[in-house]
Amino acid sequence: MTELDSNTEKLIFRAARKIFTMKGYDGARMQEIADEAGINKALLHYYFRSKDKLFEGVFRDVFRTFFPGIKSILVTDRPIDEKIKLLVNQYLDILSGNPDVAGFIFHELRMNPQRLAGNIRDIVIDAREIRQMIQTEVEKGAIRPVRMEHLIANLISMTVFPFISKPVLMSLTGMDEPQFAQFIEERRKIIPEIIIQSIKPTA
Amino acid sequence: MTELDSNTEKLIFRAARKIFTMKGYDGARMQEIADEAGINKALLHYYFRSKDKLFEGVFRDVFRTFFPGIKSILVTDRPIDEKIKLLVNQYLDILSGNPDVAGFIFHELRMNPQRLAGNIRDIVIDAREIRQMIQTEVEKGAIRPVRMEHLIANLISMTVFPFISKPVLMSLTGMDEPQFAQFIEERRKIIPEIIIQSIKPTA
DNA sequence: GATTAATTTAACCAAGTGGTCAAATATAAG
DNA sequence: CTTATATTTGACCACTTGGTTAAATTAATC
Repeated sequence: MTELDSNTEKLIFRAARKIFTMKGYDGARMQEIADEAGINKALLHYYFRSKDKLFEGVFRDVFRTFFPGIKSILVTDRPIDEKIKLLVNQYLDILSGNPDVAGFIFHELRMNPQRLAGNIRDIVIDAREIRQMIQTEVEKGAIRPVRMEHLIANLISMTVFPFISKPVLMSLTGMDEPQFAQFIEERRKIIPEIIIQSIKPTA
Repeated sequence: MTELDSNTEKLIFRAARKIFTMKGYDGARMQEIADEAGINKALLHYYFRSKDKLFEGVFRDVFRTFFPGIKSILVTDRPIDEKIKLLVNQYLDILSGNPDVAGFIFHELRMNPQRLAGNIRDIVIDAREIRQMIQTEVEKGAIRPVRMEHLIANLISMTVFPFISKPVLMSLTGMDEPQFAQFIEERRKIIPEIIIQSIKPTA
């Protein structure tokens, strides 16, 4: 009753996810979702009681898509360089396949920051764990002392933001769609290089 | 008739800017803008004909706020390190004073990418100019050969994205509001360091 | 001060919105 | 096959939305 459910329900949900991520909560219309799913509008309310309920489910789903198993990567005992590469590549994979989710997530979170509270539990990596990991690496002499906040901010920024600013970036640089894809591929190398360089022990 | 205009017009415009940047086009209500301005709803339509027209004006205004005199910085003959520092600091100033504009701009641009065409003229830095500048610096041996796209992406990402992801970042790291402000202040040093390091000639 | 024009308002409207409901159809159980 | 149950639909509703209009008020002009 919660996992697979009826075919129709999945159909509706997928349509809702598409419309909501494209247009946002305020811009999405129940009628449009129904049309996209090829069913009657009343059926939306039969399966999901209200626009809010439907959106809540979609947001949860997209949120999980966007924050993948970060913990499982960070928690391994691979060298930190490798962790960074894995993280960047995993994010670029997700975002390449779902170019709208980043803009969607951050917009809806800005409209409604308290939504974070209900969803953060699922994926949150305890900040203390990361601080601990950095501390250990510093003591090993593997990296220089850095504030976790900046390390995270830099890594996520360089990885995610190009998707959010895609139209501006393309227009500004004159890239077309395939060139943008190529550009993202290049970033798989570039971002880890820069991040790793930025935390290398001072020579 | 276009610059100063009546007091009421400015009052309305400021209210509209506030509501639109907070809630986005779809989430904003003409009634709410009228309330914010302390005037009748019909008066909105007296000064600005429609929601679209009003929004267009606001968007233009915010857009100019967001893309400041990039060109005037890049075009000087100061050393590139200094240009980068100036650019980062200018952006952080703007964003600290207008924390909502980044999220607003990129959301509306994603909803309506063709809006870019009408506004880019005002501020666009010709990509060729930047490429030329990089080329010159490379020939001087001041920097290593880098793709302009990545340099721009990295710089803008690290500067702007923290504001867009502010709620997530705060929740994830446990920062409060003053700590976030402090965090941004630190980035004035950190971002230029990383960017400059990333373009330094290979030793 | 009278008259004309600009500004502001209350009341109103048509279209669109999320949501409901009773009837119709398909599916499952006996 | 019949009955009960789950699914799907068309018609409908109350409310909100952007927008209009005619009247009222204020400001400008003579």
